[in-house]
Amino acid sequence: MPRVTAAVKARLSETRRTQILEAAVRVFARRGFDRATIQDIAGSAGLSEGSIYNYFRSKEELLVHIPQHLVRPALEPLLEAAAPETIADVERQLLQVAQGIVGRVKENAWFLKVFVSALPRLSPRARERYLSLLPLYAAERLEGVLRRGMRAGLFRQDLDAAIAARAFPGMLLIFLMMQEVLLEKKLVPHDYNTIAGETVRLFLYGAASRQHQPAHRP
Amino acid sequence: MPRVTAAVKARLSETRRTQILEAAVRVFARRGFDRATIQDIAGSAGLSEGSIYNYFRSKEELLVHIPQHLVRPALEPLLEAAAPETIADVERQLLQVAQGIVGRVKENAWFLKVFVSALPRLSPRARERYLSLLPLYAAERLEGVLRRGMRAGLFRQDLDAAIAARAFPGMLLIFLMMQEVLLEKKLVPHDYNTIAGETVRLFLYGAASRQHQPAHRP
Amino acid sequence: MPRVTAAVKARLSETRRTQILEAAVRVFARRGFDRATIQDIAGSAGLSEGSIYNYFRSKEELLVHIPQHLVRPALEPLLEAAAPETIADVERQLLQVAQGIVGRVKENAWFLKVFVSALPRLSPRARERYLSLLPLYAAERLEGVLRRGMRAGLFRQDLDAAIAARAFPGMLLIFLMMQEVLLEKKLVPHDYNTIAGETVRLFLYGAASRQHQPAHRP
Amino acid sequence: MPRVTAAVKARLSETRRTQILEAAVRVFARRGFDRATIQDIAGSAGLSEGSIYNYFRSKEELLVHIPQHLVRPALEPLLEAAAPETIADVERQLLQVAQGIVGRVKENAWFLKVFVSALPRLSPRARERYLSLLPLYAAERLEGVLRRGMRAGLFRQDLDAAIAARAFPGMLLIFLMMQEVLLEKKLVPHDYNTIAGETVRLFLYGAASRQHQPAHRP
DNA sequence: TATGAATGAGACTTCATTCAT
DNA sequence: AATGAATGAAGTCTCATTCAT
Repeated sequence: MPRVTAAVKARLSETRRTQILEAAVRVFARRGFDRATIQDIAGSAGLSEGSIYNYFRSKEELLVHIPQHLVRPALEPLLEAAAPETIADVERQLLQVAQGIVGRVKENAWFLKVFVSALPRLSPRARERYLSLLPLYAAERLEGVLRRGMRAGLFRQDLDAAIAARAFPGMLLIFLMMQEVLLEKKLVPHDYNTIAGETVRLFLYGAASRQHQPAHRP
Repeated sequence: MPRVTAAVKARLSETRRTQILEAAVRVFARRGFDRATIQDIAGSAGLSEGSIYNYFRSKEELLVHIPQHLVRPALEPLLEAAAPETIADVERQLLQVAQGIVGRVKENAWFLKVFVSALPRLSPRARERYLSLLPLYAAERLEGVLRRGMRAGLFRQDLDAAIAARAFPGMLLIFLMMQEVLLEKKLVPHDYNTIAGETVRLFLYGAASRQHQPAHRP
Repeated sequence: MPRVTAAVKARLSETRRTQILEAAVRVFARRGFDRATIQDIAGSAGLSEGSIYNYFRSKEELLVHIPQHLVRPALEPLLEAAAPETIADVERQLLQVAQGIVGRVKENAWFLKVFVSALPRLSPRARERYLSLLPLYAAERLEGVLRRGMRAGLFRQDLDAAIAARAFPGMLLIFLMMQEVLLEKKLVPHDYNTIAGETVRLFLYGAASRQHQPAHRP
Repeated sequence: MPRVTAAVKARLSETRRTQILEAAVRVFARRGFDRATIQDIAGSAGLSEGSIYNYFRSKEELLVHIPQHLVRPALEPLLEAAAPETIADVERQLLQVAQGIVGRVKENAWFLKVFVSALPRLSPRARERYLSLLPLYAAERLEGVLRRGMRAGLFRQDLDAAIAARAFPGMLLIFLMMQEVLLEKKLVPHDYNTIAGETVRLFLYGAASRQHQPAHRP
C-alpha cells in the first residue's frame, strides 16, 4: 500500500508546514521578523533548527508563506454574494464585508504586526505577492461591485469607484489597526458591530444631512 | 575662559547629537531599524562608528531619541478656527484637513517608515508615546467640528461623531501609507488633490445615489 | 532455497555498491569531494540518502572505494612489445604512447577530477595508492625502451633514460590536465593529434636547429 | 601628523593582509580549502574570526588573493634576460628558467596543493585570474623567446612555438608535482640541478642520437 | 532493505560595542 | 573627542548521519 503511505506522508508534511508557519507567526509577532530566530521558531514548533529547512528554504520564505496559509483561507468567503438589487442589499453586503474585515483583522492581529513591520524589507516581488493576499485587495472586488451598482443606478454616477473601493476598508482599518495592533486599547467606546454599521452607513449615505445633499455631478 | 569653552562645547555636542539622529532617521527609514548598521549611520552622519558612542549609549538609544527632534512640525493645527456655517464651509474645511493629512504623511514618510519598522521592538508605552507625538489626524478636533455641525443641522442627526471623525482620515491613510510608506507604488492613477476631493465628497455625501438616500434615523 | 536467495542477494548488493560508486564518481567529479552531498549521490544513483548507508559507512568510504571499480581499464599496456629498429619505429611507438596517454586522461578525466579535488583529504599513503592505480604514463616501460634504444645507438649516449622517460609524458600532461581536468579550456588551437606529433618530434629531435646541435657528451 | 599616521596605518593594514594570507595558505595546504575554517585561519594568524572580514570579504577572496601576494612576486625575475644570440645563450637562459620553476614550485609546494584542489571550484573569472599568475603562463613569454629564436635561426623552422613553450615546463612539472606535492617522495635519484640540466638539453637537442636527426621540415 | 524526515554540530558571516591610539 | 581595528556572540543555513516506519 505505497499509495496510502504517500498520501499519509503528504498530509503529514502539510501538517508540519502549517505547524511551522503557526509557530513562525507567533514568534514574528512577538519579536519582529529580524529578531525572531530560527531556533525560536523551531522550538515553538516543537522541532529542531535544521528541520525547518526541510519545509522552507529560508527565513524569508516563512514570512512569504504566512498569508497563504493563514489569511487567504479566511478571506475567500468575502464578497461571494449575489448581485445586489436594492440599496438595502448593498448595505447588507457591505456590512458583511465590514464584519469580515473586522473578524480577519482581530483574528490576525499578531500577523498584521508582523506584516506591517516586515513589509518594507521584502523584495518587490515578495511584497506584491504578500499584498495581493491581504484584505486591501478585496478592494478590487469591491470596485467591481461599485461599478455594477453605478450602472444599476444604486450609486452616484459621479462616484470614483477606484477611490471609493479603497477608502471604504480604510475607514475601518484605522480603528482596527489602532485598537488591535498599534495601541491595543480602545479608541471609541463602541463595539465593532456598531462601528461596522456606522461605517457602512457613512460610506453609503455620507455625513451631510438630508437637506444638504447636493445634486450629484453628472 | 573655561566657561565660554564649556558653552561652546555643549552647543557643539548638541549639534553632533542632532546630526547623528538625523542620520539615524535617514538610515532607519531606508533600511529598517534592525537592518540599519551603526556603520551606515556613522557614514551618513560623517563620523566614524566609535564616535556615535560618545553621544548615545546604544543603537536603541538612537531610536528612543528620534521623535523629540523630528516630530515637532506636525503639531500645527489642521483645522482653521472659524465655525462652519454652510455645508460648503464644511467641505472646504475638510478638504483642508485632507490636504493637511496628505502633507503631514508625505513630510513624515521617513519617520513613519522608522516607526513601522521598529514596531515590534517598541513597548506598548513607547508605541503610544510615538503615536501621540504624531497627530497624524486631528481626530478630536474633527469630532468637535462634527458635533457642532450636527447641532447646526449641517450633519445627519444620527451620525456618530466619534466614529466618523476617526473613519474620515482612514479613508485617506490607506492611500498614503501604501503609496508613501509601505509600497511606494501608486494604488490608483489619481493625484492626491483628486483623491482628497473625492474622499471629502464621499465622506459628506456617501456613495448611494440621490434616490436611494434613506430617511435618516432619529 | 535460502542459498539461492543469499547468492542473489549478494549479487544484488554488489550491483548496488557499484551503482552507488559510479554515482559518487560522477558527483565528486562535478562538484569536488567536499561540495558533493550524499543527497546528490543518492539522487544520481537512483536511491535515497539513507540507503547509501546500507552499503557504505560514510562519505569517506565512498572515496576510498572508488579506484577499485574504475581504474582497471587504464592498466592495459601502452607500448607494443616489439623492439624498435629504426628511429622511425621509435617515432611510431612514441606516437602510440602519446595517443595512449591522451586517451587515458580523457577517458579518466572524471576520476582525475575526483582525485584532484580530494587531494588535501588523502593521506600520503592513499595518494600513493591512487597514483599507482593510475598508470597515467608508462614511465618504467618507456625507460626500458629508451635504454634499449640507447644500446642500439638510436638515442644519444648521454641521455638520462630515467629523467627522459618521466619528462616525456609531462610534455603532454600539461595540455591534458589543463584542458580536460582543471580548466576545461583550450590552451593552444591544436587538436591532440597535432600536439602529440609535435611533442614526439620535440622529444626526439629537440628544439635546436640542425646547425646548432652540439656534439653529444660521452 | 595625520599623514604619517595614515601611512603607518596603511602599512600596518598591508602587514595584516599578508599575515592573514600566509595563515590562509598554511591552513588551506594542511586541510584543503573546504575543510579549512575561518577560525583555523584566524587562529593561525593570531586574530579572531571577525577580524578576517576587516581585510577580506569572504573565504573565497582569501583564496583568490593568495597568488598575488605569494606567487607573483617570485615569478617576476623569470625571463627578464637579454635576447639570446647563440644556442649556448639559450641553454643558459632556459636553465635559469628551469631552475626558477624548480625554486618556485619547491617554495610554494603547499600552495600548489591548495591551488590544484581549489581550482575546480573557482568561478571561471577567478580561475582565469588565478592561472594568469602561475608559472604555466611563463609559457607565453617562452613562446615569444622561441619565436624570436626561430627567426634568428637558432631553432628549427618547423617548431610549433606554442606547443613547445607549454611542453617545456611540463617536462619539469611532472617531477616537481610528483615529488613535492603529490607523493612527497623521490621518483629518480637525481637532484634538481641535474634534472633541470637534462631537461633543458632534452628540450633543445632531443633524445635522438646525432646520426638519427632528420632533416627538419621546412 | 528502502525511505526521507529529523537531528544538531558546525560553517560562514554580520555587527554592536570596546578600546588603544 | 575621534578613529576604526578588534572582538566574539549570535544568526542563518548546510549536511552527514540516524532511525522510525
